[in-house]
Amino acid sequence: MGAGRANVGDMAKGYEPGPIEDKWYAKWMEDGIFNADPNQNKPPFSIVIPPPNVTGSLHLGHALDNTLQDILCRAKRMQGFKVLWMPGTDHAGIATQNVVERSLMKDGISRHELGREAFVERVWAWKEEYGSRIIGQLKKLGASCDWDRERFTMDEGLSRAVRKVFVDLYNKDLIYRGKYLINWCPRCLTALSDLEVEHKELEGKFYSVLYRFADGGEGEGITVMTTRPETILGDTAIAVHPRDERNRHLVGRRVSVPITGRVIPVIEDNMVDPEFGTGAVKITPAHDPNDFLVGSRHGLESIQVIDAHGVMSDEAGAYKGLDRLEARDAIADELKTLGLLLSADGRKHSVGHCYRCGTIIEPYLSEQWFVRAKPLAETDIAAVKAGAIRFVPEQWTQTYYQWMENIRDWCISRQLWWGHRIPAWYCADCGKVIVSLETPAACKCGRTNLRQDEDVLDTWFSSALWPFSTMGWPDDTDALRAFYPTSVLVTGFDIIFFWVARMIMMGMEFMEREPFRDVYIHALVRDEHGRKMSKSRGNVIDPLVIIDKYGADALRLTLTALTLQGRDIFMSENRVETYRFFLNKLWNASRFALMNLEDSPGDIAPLCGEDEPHLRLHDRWIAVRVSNVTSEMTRLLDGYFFGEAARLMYDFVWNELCDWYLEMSKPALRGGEGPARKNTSQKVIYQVFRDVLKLLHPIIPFVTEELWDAFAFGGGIIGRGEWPVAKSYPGAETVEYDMAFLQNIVRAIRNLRAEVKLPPQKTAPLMSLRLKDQAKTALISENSDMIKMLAKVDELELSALGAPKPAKSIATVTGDWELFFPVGSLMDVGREITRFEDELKKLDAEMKKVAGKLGNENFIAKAPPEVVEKERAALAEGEARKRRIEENLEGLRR
RNA sequence: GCGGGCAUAGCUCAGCUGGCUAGAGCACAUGGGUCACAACCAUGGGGUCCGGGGUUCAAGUCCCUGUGCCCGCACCA
Repeated sequence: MGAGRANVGDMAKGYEPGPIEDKWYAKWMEDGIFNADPNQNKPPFSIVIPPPNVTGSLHLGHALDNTLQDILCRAKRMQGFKVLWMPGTDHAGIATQNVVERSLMKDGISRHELGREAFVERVWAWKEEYGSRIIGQLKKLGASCDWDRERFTMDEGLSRAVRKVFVDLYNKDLIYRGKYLINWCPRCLTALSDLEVEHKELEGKFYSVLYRFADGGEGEGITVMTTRPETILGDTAIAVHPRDERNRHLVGRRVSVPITGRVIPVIEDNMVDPEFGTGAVKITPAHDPNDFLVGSRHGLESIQVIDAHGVMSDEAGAYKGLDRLEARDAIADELKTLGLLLSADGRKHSVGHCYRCGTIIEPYLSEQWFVRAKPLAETDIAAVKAGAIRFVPEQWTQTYYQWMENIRDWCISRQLWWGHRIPAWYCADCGKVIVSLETPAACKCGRTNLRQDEDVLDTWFSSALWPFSTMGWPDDTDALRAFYPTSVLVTGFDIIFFWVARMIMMGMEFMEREPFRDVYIHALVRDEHGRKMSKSRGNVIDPLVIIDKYGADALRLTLTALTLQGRDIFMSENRVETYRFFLNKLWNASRFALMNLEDSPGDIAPLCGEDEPHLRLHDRWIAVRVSNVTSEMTRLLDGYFFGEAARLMYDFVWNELCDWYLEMSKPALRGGEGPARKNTSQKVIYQVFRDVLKLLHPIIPFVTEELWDAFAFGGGIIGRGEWPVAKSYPGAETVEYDMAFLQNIVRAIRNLRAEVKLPPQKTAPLMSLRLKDQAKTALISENSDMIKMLAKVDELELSALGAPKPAKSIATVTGDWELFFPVGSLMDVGREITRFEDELKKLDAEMKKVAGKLGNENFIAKAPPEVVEKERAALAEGEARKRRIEENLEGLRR
């Protein structure tokens, strides 16, 4: 490794990633190149990883997310930044608790049998054993995190940060506790925040139910509509809108609740939509969020008829013990027999489900802790408006504002055992609540009968602190000083609210600075048909399988190339193959280069210099191109244009470096142009590969490291190398223009060859090229050996435009040159005549367009002069071309 | 209801602040065992840029409108 030039023979089998990737990752770790040093005298660049769940296994979303972060970090390291990529994992409250519970269930043990302490111990044991699996998988992907700094949301330091934040917010009255109707998962037996509820459209029934008057007054009763008849048992009022002409007269009357017979009042409340249904609504404060508000406004009683398990409670009378959904049908049946069920029509409505286990959530009345979000959100909106934080792509800013502006209080308590326990204690004697950093010894009332709150905090509470808690906050650390605020956060849009918004919230509150300057939101990885990947669909592509089969570089390159701002990624194994071919191409091109480099040939500087006598057009050209690609690549990475960056390199390496430059270098490398040319050519190739490998390294680190080593470029690891510098070569534009001219001639010859179906290995005896421009004649004649080789021609005859053309020949004509291929009896002349006639027709149409444009006064007056000039030239050129085609036709007809 | 996105070749998509003959990859067709590479090379066919209006000298690009698809949030008695 690193000692000298590789044995080229070993490379002949093509690129095989497996052993190479493992070897280099180990070397990188050994050399500590990922380690961040806050005290280095360099500009900082930092990223915190979106901490994967400890229960997690690497999926394509992670692979994408971390590939992009890795690209940025590796590029920035080479660009001279001190880089911190902070890694770690999230304890993932519900998810982890569920996983461990399930594994206990296999042995027939429930967590309640174990008890809280023993259960939490089990979870820690599970975490120690399996929790680092995803870290190993990130390493396989090539992630260049500073692993020495790996953190866990429940490790000691982070737990301290969590406590401090909770206590401070409580003291500022930004955290409060209260009895509210919250989202409850009857399976997980915990409260959920609004975000943790997933709404799905379900087919339900819309029941019309008659509530008979119970006050002896006129009429039969009031009809109300409901999708949840089981909640009828908990009704404590009927409400109508105060200005509803249709129902106003009902206010103040009394009706009896079906089945229970409870007599309830008719009240008025603005919440009712008078247009909807009958305009009368049954009010169940204990089981519906809107009804809860109505209930508290009117001081209505709350009757809980459904318990925490989703089972009908004591209050449900005969229905006690029935599951809520079973009770729904049973109660509908009873209403029917009572003659109170007027109708039951099908109706689609959206129903909330637990985002973890999919159980239908239940609005449930209980005592919970909340973060008062509104006052915090104001600062956070201002931070984005002021430009301190920038979303990329920009459209996500809207999404962020919309949520922040309509934010509701965040329910942060969870009835789980795995997580950060809420630092609140209750005095059994005086009932006082004590919120404190340390476990209090006694209550203010002097007694010591204290009990800590049983609940833990929402997982997202601790992840909200991640950008500063991982760097040692609340202590004042070198890392915080050097690396906070972080440079960019890279994540998917699905956690903008869960995580991004809340990090901003906590960062602004506790660091008084934004946690990151840019938020790069990438797309979702879908299957090749654009469907979400899911286990149940069976369309999940496992990145680890892909890595095994094609290598991490192939996966990284594929994901990167498919990453376009604002577009989802449609992924298939087939696409990975395409990009794997590129790695092989790069491998073979390098192999070719190495075969032709004896020793380190040294540098030519500048590479495009005028004073280097042995540089030819294509040498200068590739130097110019490398330079332009360098500045383009730098710009694209800085702007998070990952897909464009990957494709820029792909196209450059394949279509320019391999297809043209290396081909054109062959005569020199084989010694046909003498020792000086050979040496010059070697030097150019050496330098070109050195820069190209560096530019590719952030995207495909493994193969470039291996090739770097094979070339023996020196300076150790490629990642330690400096990012190439774009140079401005004098005359660069001319070089590119000349090269394009030359390429066009070669392509034209190849086309003519194909036209007469000349087999590729056969050389064409003669091509006649007429050039308009003297300078071009010199250019072509200097490079005619090159052209002859690339296009397989024996003789290339040069003359000025207008020279007599050869008989029985086919031609390609442009304004600058005409190319003739005397074909004699090689081809079907009649067919060729038709081709020219077609071309003439096309040309006519085009010229009409241009002529029309030039005939337009407005165009002449208002368009920029260079555009008008261009059009004039095009017209002149077209006319010349037309004449030549006509002549050509004549020539063939003769 | 509020907000956002997308519509370009058979498929997946580029086309940036309007200005070259609208491009690429895959697929397809033809030819090729040429000494880096068949995981390759060369060449070719294929487009009413979703419909309709407008702005402009000029629209795939900007504006309006219609249609179709997708996503998020809220509501859903």
